[in-house]
Amino acid sequence: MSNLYAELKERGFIKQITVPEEKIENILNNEKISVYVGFDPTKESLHIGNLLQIMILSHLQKAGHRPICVVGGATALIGDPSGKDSMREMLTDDKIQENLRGIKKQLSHFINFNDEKALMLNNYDWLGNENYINFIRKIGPHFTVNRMLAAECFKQRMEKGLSFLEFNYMIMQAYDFYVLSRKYECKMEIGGDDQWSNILAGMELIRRIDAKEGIGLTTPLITKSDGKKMGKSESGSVWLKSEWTTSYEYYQYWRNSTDEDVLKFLKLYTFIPLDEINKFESCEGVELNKAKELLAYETTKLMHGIEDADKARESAKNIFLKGGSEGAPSIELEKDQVIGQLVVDVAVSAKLFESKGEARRMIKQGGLSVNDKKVNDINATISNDNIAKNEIMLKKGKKTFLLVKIK
RNA sequence: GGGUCAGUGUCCGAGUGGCUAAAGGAGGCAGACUGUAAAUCUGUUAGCGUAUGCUUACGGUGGUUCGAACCCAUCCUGGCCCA
Repeated sequence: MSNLYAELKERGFIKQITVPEEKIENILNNEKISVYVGFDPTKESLHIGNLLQIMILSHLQKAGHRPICVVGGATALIGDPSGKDSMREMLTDDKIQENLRGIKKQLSHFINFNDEKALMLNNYDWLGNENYINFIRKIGPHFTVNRMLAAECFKQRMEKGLSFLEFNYMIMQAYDFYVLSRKYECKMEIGGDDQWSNILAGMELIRRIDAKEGIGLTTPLITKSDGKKMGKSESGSVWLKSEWTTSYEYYQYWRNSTDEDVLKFLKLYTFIPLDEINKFESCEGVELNKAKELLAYETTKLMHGIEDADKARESAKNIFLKGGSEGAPSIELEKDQVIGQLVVDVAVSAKLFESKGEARRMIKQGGLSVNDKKVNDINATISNDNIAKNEIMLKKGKKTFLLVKIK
């Protein structure tokens, strides 16, 4: 077997580990273990921020290890306070169940759940019916509040206030690891670096109760070179769910990565061999656009499949290079919603803007075009002359295109 | 439970009876420059409207006042101190 650990490390997946490198290297390269990652079912879709964990699991699975995806149905009822500065909304049970299904579907794009090659579990199954007294008697003695409070992840909240409810999150997550260790021989927990304290807590519990050693590994918290969090775009989060973020948008998100990020992202978010990625090392400036296209294409392919990736790439070429309309995001409007109407109104009904004020502002600043002609007048209307083939191309700024099809 | 301080626009944060749709910063968006990049500079950033106009908005609700984000009452949420 090749050196999996070295590969993961070189790709940039590893931030901290709880055991010496040689040891984890040895285990990953020579044993087959079960590895767990927790996902929050707060929404019915995961987003790009979760992708890193998904990718590392996928790498591990390919190397013969068994991923255990735990969706925190129970812990979501509490809310992880790590790194947050306020308590979050609590969810209803039904909503969480619904989210679980969506999440599994998305994970299946990257992880093979057939024949128990990977497991999908809901921690509600073991935490949901746990009796408080039993739980606290079993787990409580193994934690001291002093130590917990010293944990980095609570620091911020020590200033702003941390409810007892949230304080329990760490214990519950630790318990998860413990349960998985017992029931499924799960040996390792992976999480973002903000999960470090929680992972340590789990290991400690396993050691104290079962005298076994768990392993913890954290992935770096990926920020874009501009310091922004991953997965945020102008229109909000970039979701894995295609209804929320279309494959075209998904492609564009990656395509618009900055120069500094491309190689890093190629390593983390695609399976392209390292030596191939490294060929781009010498690229500068415009040349990097090739790498960006590759990144966009590969990531889209992984998530949405080859067909959608092809389409997204074609659309992008067509729109950005040829100024065509084929494949652009589109919306249908009734004829009388368009013809003779103010450009402002049409743009709003097409949902290109949220308000007329915004649309007007954009026109005033010269940021809106109809069929590639800049609109200069706030009072401009759409006439028959504007319409070719029953469609109009609206362009906001340089990168947002919307094709209005007339019914 | 007692004392005390606080809750402002996407976020942080000023304002403490009319000049406040609310300083400043961050973030967002756009324009110029470019490579669907970054940096920089400029503009813009509640809704409706051609409008110096109207509506909604400073935790909730009531009140005082010609007039309240700002004063009073009460409730909710949170910090700190005391128990």
